[in-house]
Amino acid sequence: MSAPADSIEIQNVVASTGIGQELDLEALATDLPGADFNPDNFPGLVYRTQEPKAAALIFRSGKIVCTGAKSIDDVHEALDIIFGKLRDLGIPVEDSPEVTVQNIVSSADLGHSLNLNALAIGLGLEDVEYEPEQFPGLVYRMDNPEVVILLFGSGKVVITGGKTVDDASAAVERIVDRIDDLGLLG
Amino acid sequence: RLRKWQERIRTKDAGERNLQFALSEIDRMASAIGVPRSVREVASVIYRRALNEDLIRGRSIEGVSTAVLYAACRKEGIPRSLEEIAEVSRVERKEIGRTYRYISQELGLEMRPVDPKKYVPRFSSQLELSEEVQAKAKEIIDTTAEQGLLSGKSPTGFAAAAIYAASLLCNEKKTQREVADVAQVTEVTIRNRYQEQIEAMGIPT
DNA sequence: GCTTTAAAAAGTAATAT
DNA sequence: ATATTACTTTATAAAGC
Repeated sequence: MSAPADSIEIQNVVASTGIGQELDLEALATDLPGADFNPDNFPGLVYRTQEPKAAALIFRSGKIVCTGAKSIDDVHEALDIIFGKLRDLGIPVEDSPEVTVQNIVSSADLGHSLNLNALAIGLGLEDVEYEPEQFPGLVYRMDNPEVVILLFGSGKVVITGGKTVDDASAAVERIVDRIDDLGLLG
Repeated sequence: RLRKWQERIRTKDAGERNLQFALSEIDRMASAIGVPRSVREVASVIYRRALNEDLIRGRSIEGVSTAVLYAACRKEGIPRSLEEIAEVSRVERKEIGRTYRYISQELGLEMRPVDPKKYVPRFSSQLELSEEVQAKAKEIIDTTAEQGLLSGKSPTGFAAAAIYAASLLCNEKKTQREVADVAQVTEVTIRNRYQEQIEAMGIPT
């Protein structure tokens, strides 16, 4: 039996870290090939890694945000590449700065089509935002785990706001149970 | 003590001016889209609640007025699309939608999704279509919605496709362009929804 | 609030062929 | 008439306006 939880795929991991060191982003922008820095638009310098594919926002304070990675391991790999580049430029970076996962975006397939109109009523209008004129997904804010789930008519879902891989699994199991209890699992 | 009092008066005055301007804006837009007095009354009640709960801070009065009018139309069962509302507002569609969702969530308006059938009479009369076509369009909407075809789809596009299909079935054909214009959707959207609806109704093409 | 970055879902829209 | 591209929504950190 393929449980919906087994269909979960991590799509994006956002994490933050910092090298306890101030940076000269102007200098970094010229010394780091491929770096994008437009201080008029945004205070962070953008640097992309190819393998694993990810994008890092590097700030003057030395704090770094890594986005786009497909797993927590990829976050660490991408950041290690960046730490290496900085060391190559003579910037002191400690061996393994603390990395905090801030958000994990996952997708999954419940395996049944969904009647979103019925679901909006069933899940409770107060916890649901369903405005198909503006967006085709039903937005459901779950309390435990504290995540936001986007439900689509196809039965595909997106889970975001969680900080651990288990949050997504727990959320999928809970939403499937709730929909099933409502008798709305197509 | 005196300062607190003055501040209270200042806040009250600001609130009154805020409310007065908002109500006149709601009135102006309500007239422009031609909705009954009951909608303006519902809108003013929602606006006062938003003001009391301090939801206006950081948002334009115009934006909140428009969003509240949009909500009031829906609550009264005579919905206007965001596109139609945006036409008489100086706030853009995206901002109206955002503000509406915010106000709706914060005030717990518990709005039900818009029923596409609500658009049938107005769109049909603009197209000068008969009662027979309207009844057929509503039938198509009910039948296909029950089969789950409505999930995630825009109510205006769904209604437009049903009206187009019904006009064909009742020999009062309107072109996709004509229907698209009154519903303010594209011909592509009508085409896509129409195909699904016809198939679900079991009507051979 | 906004600015930027990434990714999925599915609908709609604008533009190209 | 169809194909492509782009935008809508969710969350999240970062520094500054």
